[in-house]
Amino acid sequence: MPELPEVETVMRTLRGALDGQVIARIVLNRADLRWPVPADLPKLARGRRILSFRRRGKYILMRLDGGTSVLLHLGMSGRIHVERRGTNSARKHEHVVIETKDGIRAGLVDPRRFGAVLSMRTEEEDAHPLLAGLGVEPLGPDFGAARLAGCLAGRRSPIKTVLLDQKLIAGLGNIYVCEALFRAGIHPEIQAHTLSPSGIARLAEAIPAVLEEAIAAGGSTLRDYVRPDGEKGGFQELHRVYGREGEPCPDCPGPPACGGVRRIVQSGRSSFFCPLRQRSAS
DNA sequence: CCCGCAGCCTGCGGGC
DNA sequence: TGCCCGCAGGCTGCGG
Repeated sequence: MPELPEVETVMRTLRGALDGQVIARIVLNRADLRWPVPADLPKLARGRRILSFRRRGKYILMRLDGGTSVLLHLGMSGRIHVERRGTNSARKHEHVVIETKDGIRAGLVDPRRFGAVLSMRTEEEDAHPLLAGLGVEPLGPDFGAARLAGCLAGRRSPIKTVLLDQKLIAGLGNIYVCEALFRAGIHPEIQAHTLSPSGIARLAEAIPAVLEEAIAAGGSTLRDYVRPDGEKGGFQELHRVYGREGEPCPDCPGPPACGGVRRIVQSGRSSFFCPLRQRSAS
């Protein structure tokens, strides 16, 4: 479910609500997520102050005093609810809850249990197996046409699947890849290594642009995702192709010259595109 | 190394 | 109304 903009929205909310607070306790209702939640996490975290939050790709890292970091991943169906203790009702699939001494409560709800909660030494964050292999941050200073060109060089797979590879670019998922390719006018099935320099340049602009717009809108809400304050994101209204099979392409005037947005399946996942606007790598 | 696919889970919406 | 099927925003591990 959550891609970079949704994870960024969640991270910012956690930061605003929890930064600087002291953990009263962590409740482990269910430990069998994507990987087992460390059994000693409640003990490690109890009484610790939360020092900072950051995002890396689709992962959230929470640093505690005493040198422990907690890694959160929302998988496909994960949400985090932040609220004052006592105002919450019982929730199904709430596997992990963090409570602070100031009475804030953050609960991880994840029906499909593809998400993760792990702990590590803070100084070993970047060496953690889940983070060590991640590619460039698409909103970071290192990302640009040159870097993107390096990611695509020699790749014979479709551009769509290459952009989903977290080892190359960290944080893109199905929605934002579709939206970025639309904005750049690039067909999702084109082999990555055949993109022209101008196509790469347009894509290198479209990727951060669509991510920034989505973050500004609070992310996309389709089925599972809600912001930690319970509000829906707003970016789904601004999707131009994702989930819009058959609808008129927003860039093709009049009775749709393109025949409407098309859906195809690539590597088992839906791709949405406008066959007229996204014709080549030009 | 590169690539595609099955599998991990649960829930929801559509078609019959 | 109820059942079955396909589908879902991620990621790993396997095979070719």
